[in-house]
Amino acid sequence: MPSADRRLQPRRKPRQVRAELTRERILTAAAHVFTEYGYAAGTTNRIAERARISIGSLYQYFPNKDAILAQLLIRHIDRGTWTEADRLDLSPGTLRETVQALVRDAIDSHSEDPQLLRIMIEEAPLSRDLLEAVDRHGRIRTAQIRDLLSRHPDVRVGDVGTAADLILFTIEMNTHKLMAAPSAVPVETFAGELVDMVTRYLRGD
Amino acid sequence: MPSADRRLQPRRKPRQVRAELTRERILTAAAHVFTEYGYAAGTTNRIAERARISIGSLYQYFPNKDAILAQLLIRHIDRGTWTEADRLDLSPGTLRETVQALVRDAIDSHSEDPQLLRIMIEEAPLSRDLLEAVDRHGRIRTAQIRDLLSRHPDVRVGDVGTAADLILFTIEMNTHKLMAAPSAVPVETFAGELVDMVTRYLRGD
DNA sequence: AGAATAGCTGAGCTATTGCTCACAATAGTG
DNA sequence: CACTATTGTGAGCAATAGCTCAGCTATTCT
Repeated sequence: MPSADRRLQPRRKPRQVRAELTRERILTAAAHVFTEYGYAAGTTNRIAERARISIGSLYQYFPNKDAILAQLLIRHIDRGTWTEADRLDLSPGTLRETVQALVRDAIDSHSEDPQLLRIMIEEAPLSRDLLEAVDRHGRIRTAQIRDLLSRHPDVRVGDVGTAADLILFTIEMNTHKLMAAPSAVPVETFAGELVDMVTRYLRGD
Repeated sequence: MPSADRRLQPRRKPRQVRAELTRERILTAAAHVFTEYGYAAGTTNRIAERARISIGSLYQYFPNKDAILAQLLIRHIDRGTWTEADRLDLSPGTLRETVQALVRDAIDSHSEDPQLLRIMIEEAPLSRDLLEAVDRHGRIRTAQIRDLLSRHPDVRVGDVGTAADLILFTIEMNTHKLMAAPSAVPVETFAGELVDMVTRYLRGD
């Protein structure tokens, strides 16, 4: 990474345990505050207040507000919440089962803190670097799914790349909606229909 | 409408032509500024500057910043850009043709100013009233599609309501993505796959 | 223990933004 | 032209936000 954005790097590295703890408190508080107030109204002072540390301490570990949210997003990605689909490669199974696993992963990824995820995705002023990281992650996932699709005997679809894009995005967005604002329809029902749609599409009639 | 939000109503009604013109300039400028800078960074002063009117004039026709974006959204809805699907009821045709029409409408609705639409949808701090208006509009559309689906002989799907929700949202979001950030895949190809997916789903195998 | 290092504090600086208001300019009216 | 109603102006106010820094406390080192 030659072009790591300086404005997202911490200005001081924690060397003592209590420092690491403070850093942790900041991130936890930020997650809560952003969830409750949104990004714009989630001020750094509010975060510090909630973390029960001074505003000065906050700025010793994060150079600016954006960096806090960036860190939260990075964590979310790194934690593999978006990457757990790797195991799909190992267990082919029915086409339907595969799609079900995809949807389940998406749901899992969103059940942790749907509100925060929404804010990170929709409200965050993502930096070049961060956008690229998210994008890179997306490309990797797409590539994985593309491979999976091209290997599966039941998949009959024009272009596997386009199909991978289409179904990943469709699953992601529908899940997102499902988790962010619980509708009248039960989750299982909606998820089932989603699986149906994607499966039928991939099977090509 | 008994509970029209006062904070979104103009404080002065234009009575002369030049006033109406000024109002128009403000809205046009706002659309440009919001598109270019986003909602938060699209300041009222910037809007006034771009409209070549003073900031004071701006606040004679719009009580606050939110009201400007609200007006833009209302216009977008009223213009029927989201409602042109009505004609679908009149021309049943093939299931595939119907879905194609739906996708086409969605694309049309987004081609005008995808960036601005994104901002209105994602960044705008929508008021209660406005949210309700958008929601009401959504429900009407869903109801229309539900009727359409239940009348169509080729549709074989568990619950028509869930299906209507699912396909409307899927079409909307995919189109949104398609228009907001042009991908490597040509629009027609992607749209075609989207139509395929929805059609196969509705046909139930 | 004393020095050095790391960590923490919070009043307040700087910058920005939404918005007001006293006044000026223009258009309509008789 | 004189008078009123409508429209336009822009310096600047009030509020708020991100962020700094001089000094304090806690921990580690020797």
